[in-house]
Amino acid sequence: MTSDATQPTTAFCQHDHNHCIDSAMAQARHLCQQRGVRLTPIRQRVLELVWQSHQPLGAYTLLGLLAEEGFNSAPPTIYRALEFLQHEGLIHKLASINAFTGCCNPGTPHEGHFFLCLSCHQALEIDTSTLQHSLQNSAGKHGFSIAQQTIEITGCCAQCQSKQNTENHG
Amino acid sequence: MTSDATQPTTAFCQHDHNHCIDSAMAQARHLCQQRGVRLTPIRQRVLELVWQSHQPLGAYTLLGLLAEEGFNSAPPTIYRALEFLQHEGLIHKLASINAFTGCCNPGTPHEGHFFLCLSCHQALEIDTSTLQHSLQNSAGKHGFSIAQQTIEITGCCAQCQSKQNTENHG
DNA sequence: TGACAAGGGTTATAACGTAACATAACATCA
DNA sequence: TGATGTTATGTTACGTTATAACCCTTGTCA
Ligand SMILES: [Zn+2]
Ligand SMILES: [Zn+2]
Ligand SMILES: [Zn+2]
Ligand SMILES: [Zn+2]
Repeated sequence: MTSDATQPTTAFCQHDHNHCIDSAMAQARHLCQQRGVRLTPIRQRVLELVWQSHQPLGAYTLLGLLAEEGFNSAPPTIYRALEFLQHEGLIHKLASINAFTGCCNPGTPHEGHFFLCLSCHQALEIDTSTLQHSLQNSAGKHGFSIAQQTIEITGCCAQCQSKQNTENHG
Repeated sequence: MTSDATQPTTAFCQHDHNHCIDSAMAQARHLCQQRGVRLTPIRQRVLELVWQSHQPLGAYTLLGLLAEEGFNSAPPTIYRALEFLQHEGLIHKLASINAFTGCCNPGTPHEGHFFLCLSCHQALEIDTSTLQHSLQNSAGKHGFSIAQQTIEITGCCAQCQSKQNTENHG
């Protein structure tokens, strides 16, 4: 048997992405039911589309995908769905690239902080708990009260680096 | 005499902002001359307009101000100037609010990291050197090679907090 | 003085996002 | 059931942010 349990389920790693999708959709259904909010067909489909890979997608890209499937394709449709999903903590917006990506841990409310690979365009949601201390420290020095954090680090992921090395030296 | 030397010259503090402007323009002229690039009238005026306060301004706001002064007012005018100023490290773009602000230390190339006050809309460029260790640590764990960092922390500055307290309790 | 590059003018369009109002679907209760 | 209020969606129009493409002027220099 394959040891699925040991596979990472994140960006920048080979993994069973269907597991990401299934897990995300199951959590979404569960959370929405628990909160008494409606994961309508449009909202559910948008969430699935966002989760189609770990590459964040723009609102109009998503809108185009919706349109292909016969859904309404006016801008408010997608922005309303995205607003709902963001509000429920099921997706994050990446301000630096105007795109949206699924949240890996929607159960606990939090802001998304990311590594973004410029080569494969995937986003990895990272844990910034060790940053938070120095950030709060800096805020304290200035008497600044933190509300929201946009932390988006671009660069090149390990996979893409090794690919590039292979190309150059092989 | 007043002790100007002890005054902070940053956002979120009362200070002689003319000093900010004069210093920024002097540095800009110096750096451009040193590098053999041209701080043309449009570019210079855009930089002055960006520096008119510590509140970041949008491209079209700046374009409107240019237009009022008889400059050309088509979008490429402002985007070209902003691109030049960014490239020379004289301004930073704030991705989370699509706005531009002057760089406080253009001599040493760096990325801008900011506290943004939601109340007075000023931006304070902060030192994130203490963050960098944990960020590089996190990147190292994932084999991620960092290229560029978008770090924009919104909240409420000390001045605005004390104003709000005065309003509520006074 | 002709090649060339940099800067800027002009027009058009792409990309991203929202306001405002009408209608449909759903829930609730007399 | 039917009235009523709420939530979700449809629809049109517009606002905001950013870039592509083309051309002309100006300065530089062999
Ligand atoms: Zn996955
Ligand atoms: Zn990659
Ligand atoms: Zn100042
Ligand atoms: Zn403030």
